[in-house]
Amino acid sequence: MEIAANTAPVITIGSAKEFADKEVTIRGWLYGKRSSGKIHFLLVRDGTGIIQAVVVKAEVTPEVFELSDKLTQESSIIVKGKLRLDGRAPGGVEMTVTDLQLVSLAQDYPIGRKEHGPDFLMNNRHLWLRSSRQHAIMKIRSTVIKSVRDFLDSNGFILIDAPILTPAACEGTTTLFETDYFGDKAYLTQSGQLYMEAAAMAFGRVYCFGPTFRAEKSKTRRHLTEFWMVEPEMAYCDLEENMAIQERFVAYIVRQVLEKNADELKILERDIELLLKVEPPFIRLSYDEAVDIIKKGGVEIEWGDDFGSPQETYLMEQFDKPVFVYNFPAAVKAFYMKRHPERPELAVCSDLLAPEGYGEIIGGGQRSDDLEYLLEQIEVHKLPKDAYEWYLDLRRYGSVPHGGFGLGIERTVAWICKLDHVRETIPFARMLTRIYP
RNA sequence: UCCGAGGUAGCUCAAUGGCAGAGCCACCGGCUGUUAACCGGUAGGUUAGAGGUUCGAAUCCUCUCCUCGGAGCCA
Repeated sequence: MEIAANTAPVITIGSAKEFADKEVTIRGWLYGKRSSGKIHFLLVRDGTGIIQAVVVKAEVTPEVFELSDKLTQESSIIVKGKLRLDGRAPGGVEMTVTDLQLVSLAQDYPIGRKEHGPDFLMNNRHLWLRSSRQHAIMKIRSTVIKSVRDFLDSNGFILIDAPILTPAACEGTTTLFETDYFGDKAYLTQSGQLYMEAAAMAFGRVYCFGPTFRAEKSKTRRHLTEFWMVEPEMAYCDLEENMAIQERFVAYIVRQVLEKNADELKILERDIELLLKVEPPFIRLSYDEAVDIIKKGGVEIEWGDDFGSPQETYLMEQFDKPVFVYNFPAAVKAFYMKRHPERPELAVCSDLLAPEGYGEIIGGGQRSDDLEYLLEQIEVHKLPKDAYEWYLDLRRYGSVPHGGFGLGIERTVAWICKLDHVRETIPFARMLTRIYP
């Protein structure tokens, strides 16, 4: 590199304030440019932030000034200059350029600094990720994932990865992506839960974290065909304890984002008032109570129905913090759910609904620990018993009450960031009509 | 799969049966403090595709394709 680092240390823009009044080198890309004739204002980004670098004609060589005039958006550059604290600069610090080196001149950059439609931006997702709004979202996603791991790791959970290629449906309800497995059929996982039950019997408290695949033809702002889910599972655990862990878990995640990503929430113009209310205890409603509330609100529902979108939306409008709805009718839940001992028409389970219209972010509950009941359910649901023998073994060899839950990362991030679509919460979204880039 | 909205310049949009336009981007010129800078100029079009109605179609009709939103299903 022509600009020698030893004459001015290479720094990141994120740490620029610490180098006020010092000459430094910044390696990055041109985010934007303005000119006023004999002064050029270069907005330089390096992944850690954006800084304005000022090129004054009278203070640099003619070559440097001409080069700065010709720079195109997203050209990669190395700038050297003196940092100054300046109230006029958005980040509070600004650079007066002394030297400038072009690394690569960008061709016409497709993403301008004006409005674009979602289709265009998603087609250019690989470039869209460079924008500051997407940076904010990805940083928050990163915090959410770290918080998930930190919380579980420090609460006695062991990370046990579940397989992604699976021989059969976990739940038998949703559509799976099929793939060829040396002449046999295999499917991309739609949940690691059954494997986590095996792991919980081995380790007590476990979780898996990874991508999940659903081949459903859902076309809504809440659906992806590939999304990330964390699935904790706990041996010797009842629904009360399960929900208690969930609310501490979600509260911890939100608190971490509020602490670590204040700048990012500001970029997203997120009103944090409602996030500050995400502290235990959350609201707890039985399915019976929830149906009463929905009925009183004049929204159509019959006892026994699963919640559709209008029902869920109405229910959440009544509260400004997350809500557990527990003990749903067993008929609308998966075959492995434990039945309520006094009311066998109910499953011992819960969903956690996020406020502000974001809906279900967690689904969970007690798994049946009774061998006879599971054999019966496998028959009723017409599932291939052979494929579940290993799962049934868990009830043959030291069965215990156990439960767990699954939290969807993208829906959680969408809620915390208050985005109107989950497609912005994952770097490269896979959706019904999109697998590029 | 069903319901609704839409497809016009690279991007965001206007033109509703009568000359296809604007802003941004690009390019050229001007400007020593700009904040999505501003000012002047240049370039840019098979109006998604096919067919039809009409003197005349971006505009009306039919079909196809694509996108967006919603439903169902779910995290």
